[in-house]
Amino acid sequence: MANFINMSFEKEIKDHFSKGHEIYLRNISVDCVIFGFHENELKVLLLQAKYAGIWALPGGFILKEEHMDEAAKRILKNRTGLDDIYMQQFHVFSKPGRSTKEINQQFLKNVGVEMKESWMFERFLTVGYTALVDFTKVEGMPDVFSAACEWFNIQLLPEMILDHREILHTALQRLQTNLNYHPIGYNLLQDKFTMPELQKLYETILNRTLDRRNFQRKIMATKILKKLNEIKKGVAHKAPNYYKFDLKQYKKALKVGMGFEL
Amino acid sequence: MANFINMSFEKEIKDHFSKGHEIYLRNISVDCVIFGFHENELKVLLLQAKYAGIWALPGGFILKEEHMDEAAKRILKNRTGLDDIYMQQFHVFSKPGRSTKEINQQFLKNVGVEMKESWMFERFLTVGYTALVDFTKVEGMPDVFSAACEWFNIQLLPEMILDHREILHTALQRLQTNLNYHPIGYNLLQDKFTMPELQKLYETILNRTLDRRNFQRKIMATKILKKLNEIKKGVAHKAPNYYKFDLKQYKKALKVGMGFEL
DNA sequence: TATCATTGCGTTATTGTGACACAATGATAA
DNA sequence: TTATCATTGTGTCACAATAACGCAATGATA
Repeated sequence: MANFINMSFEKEIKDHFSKGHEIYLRNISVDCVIFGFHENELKVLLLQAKYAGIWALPGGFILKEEHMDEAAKRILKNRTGLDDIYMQQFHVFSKPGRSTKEINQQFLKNVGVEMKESWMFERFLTVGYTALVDFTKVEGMPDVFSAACEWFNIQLLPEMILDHREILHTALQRLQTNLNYHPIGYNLLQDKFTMPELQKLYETILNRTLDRRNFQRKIMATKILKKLNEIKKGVAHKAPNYYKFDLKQYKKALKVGMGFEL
Repeated sequence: MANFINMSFEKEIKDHFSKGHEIYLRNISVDCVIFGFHENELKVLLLQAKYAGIWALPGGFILKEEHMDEAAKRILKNRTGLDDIYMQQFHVFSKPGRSTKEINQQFLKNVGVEMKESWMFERFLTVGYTALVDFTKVEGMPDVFSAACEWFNIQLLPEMILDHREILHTALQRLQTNLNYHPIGYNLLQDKFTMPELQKLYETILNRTLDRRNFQRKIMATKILKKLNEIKKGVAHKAPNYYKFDLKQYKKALKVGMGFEL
């Protein structure tokens, strides 16, 4: 059964469990809720645990001299290849029962490694981070513990490890609440987009319909959009205009808020 | 110099530094921003570090099988004697530079204890919690590292340890933001209070004046107040009415929001 | 008994929001 | 070529929410 690839994988796992505490902080991890938007559906990026088959949020640990935000960005980069994405911590999950001990021991057993003590068997708090990314630019890459890395429709989630379902739920709630006060879409949509596309994004996240005309009026009032001199082609009926974000105004609105409710 | 009291103190410190990691999670602490309101001033409870004289937020660590919220409540209880106070985590502070190593080593030196290695010398992330308490019910008690426990006017803060000034500032900002969406005052004010008192609380936190008449109308519209059949006595000019919170409506408003802006 | 700062309630002008009307558009079908 | 039609962009209007302000009532103090 053993070959070079498996040997290197085994060594990597062994090192992580026996020496990880030399480079990472103990008892604390980071989990990322990475949202994408595609074909009018809100998606989230999940990893499938090796052997177990169950799904999990992309996560990791904080290096001993690393800012936690940097750790979250490193995890995002490793799973998606994306750089320079705005990430935000939103909650610390700390239920005493959320230990990974049994799961990690079972994982080691499947790998074929024996270990009695490991920093990985201890209790972990985890800090939840959110990111909003361009679905089309993501090349999903599983980590060493995972067999697959895939997008899931937010309405059709698979069984998830530990409290990851709760973490995801909290992230979604936070996203919905923020939507009224802060702009969204810059990382989620393509560079240029139509008004109906932007509206659909809002409707999908809020899970309700919005009045088309009032939506346009309110969004335009914030000045975060620039209307381009370009019209979408090859569509039935009246062709919609293209828009793009005015990055300066967008970032300003991120800070001071939008000044209206949808 | 040594006496029974100092010996016991020395032993306590020694145990904490040499064996604390057996009962607490590593690399993670909790700091509490405890707000009070007295004589029209917003106050915060601080501890004065022994020997150094510099001030710090009341903080502590998380027991190995304790929910982080419980840890925060335990710290609050120990410093103030108060029970059953609603506390809220608001941010994790994780700058790599915010280590306490030198400070802790200096502290040990002052105590007269030699120690080369300790979990207390490692890097700590800290989770910020806020609490709003009744100033008059607090009996401030310093912890084992501290010489004093006192209230400070939020405008007249002393020099503070590490990034505690930043933590406090973030907590205050969060408090101000929340004020527009959630009720406040239940733990901050006495059981019964006048409308000007409540308004002054809001004005102090927001750091701006509010129209007296509009404030009353908006607050009453939320139904979180019950007007009592009682008038304040012994005051010059027209005597104000007493009010108290309708706890059921208050808690409802905490969840679903107030539905207006001040 | 008059004074006066303060309280409680009310009024008005302005702005913001939701609901809807209607013409313009341009691919598709007749 | 022309009519059709779902969709888009702009505008209107009634109503609700809000800010700004007026004024009488109150009750301790002078």
